[in-house]
Amino acid sequence: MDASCDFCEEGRATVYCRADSARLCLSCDRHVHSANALSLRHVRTLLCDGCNLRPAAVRCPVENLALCQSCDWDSHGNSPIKSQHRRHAFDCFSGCPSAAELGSLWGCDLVPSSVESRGVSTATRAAAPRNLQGFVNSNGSSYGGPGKVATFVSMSAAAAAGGPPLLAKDLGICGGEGDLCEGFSMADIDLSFDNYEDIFSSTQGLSSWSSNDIEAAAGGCPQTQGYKGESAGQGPGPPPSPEMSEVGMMMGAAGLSSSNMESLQLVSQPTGSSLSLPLSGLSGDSSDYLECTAASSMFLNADPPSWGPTSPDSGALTQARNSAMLRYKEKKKIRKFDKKIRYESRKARADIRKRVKGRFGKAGQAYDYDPVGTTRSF
DNA sequence: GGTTGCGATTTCACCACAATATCTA
DNA sequence: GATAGATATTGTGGTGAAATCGCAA
Repeated sequence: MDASCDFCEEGRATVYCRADSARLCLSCDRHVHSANALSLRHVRTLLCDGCNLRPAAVRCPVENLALCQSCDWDSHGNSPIKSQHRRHAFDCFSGCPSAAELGSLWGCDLVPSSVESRGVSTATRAAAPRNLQGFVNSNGSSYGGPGKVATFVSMSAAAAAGGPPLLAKDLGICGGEGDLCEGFSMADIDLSFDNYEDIFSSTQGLSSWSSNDIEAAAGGCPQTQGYKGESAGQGPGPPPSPEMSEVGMMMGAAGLSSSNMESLQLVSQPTGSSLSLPLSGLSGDSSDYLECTAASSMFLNADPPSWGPTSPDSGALTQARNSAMLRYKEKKKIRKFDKKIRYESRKARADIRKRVKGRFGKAGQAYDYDPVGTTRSF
């Protein structure tokens, strides 16, 4: 079921704004987030194709679906075949990016279609990912008036045609060199945003792309990386909290804690390979992050853990685990994701404020927790 | 069946202060 | 009506206490 835009309540919601906790159609997204400098900084991402409620965290190029953590697990975690799908993390965006920038962010470079006149065949265009074909309307003609053609094909198709990507100036949209809108700006196009949203409309269902195409496309886009690569490259910043909480909830649901076990054994279902994570030293220091990140990579990359017995006499333990899994799934269903963050700036400040027993401490006062340095003043 | 005890889980108030909103000149 | 300055209000997250729940005796 498609979600309607929280702003106009008419268009189909496509984008999720974390700052506003709002689902917006692209038209309203642009309208709302071009209002002032602050709203321009709101971080947005695609809406989950599975639940249409939460922001998409990953993209499965095989199924051409954008999924939140929960739906990703539901979809890929329970199927040995689907678990092989290599998913890519979504990059968020802010401001009012051009379609080309969005395409780059989401691993689908956009090229205007007068490339067709430069030699891209209809057949080649048909091979473009379905989520790009929305730029062609139902009767096959493209949107926009003369010079504002908006049929898009994949970058690979353009490359195959030997033609360079078109810029907005080619379409008579922007002034030329130095223009703010490289590629093109949505504001400058006589293009129905409803149509524009069709870019993403066909993310439901299977793509006609082959897995080779997908890998090639993903590899050619520096903004999208596999989970393991991304985790390793994230630097010292905080880990992706949904992933960590997922692991934490799994551990909690299974009755596991750092105090009653020394390691967590993750077993890959299809391959049988396993990863043992030392847990005895978990105490909230930075090493926890590394281990949890590794664990989350295991969960999300391809191989869901098997909770089955590891020894013949562990039947009771298995039963307890299954029970815990059921409880976990029940709780997962009713988890609340509608926490409203109205002001990102305040959240950012709260995130770095020093605390005394969880309370905000006065500047210069002794503190027992510094979110930035994770140090104590005494 | 009603009561009590206890552990596990959930809910909520607290804090400081920058950001934001509102009022006044 | 537009602007500047002063004042009032809001919102943010981790922690711990209190409240609630579930179960057994």
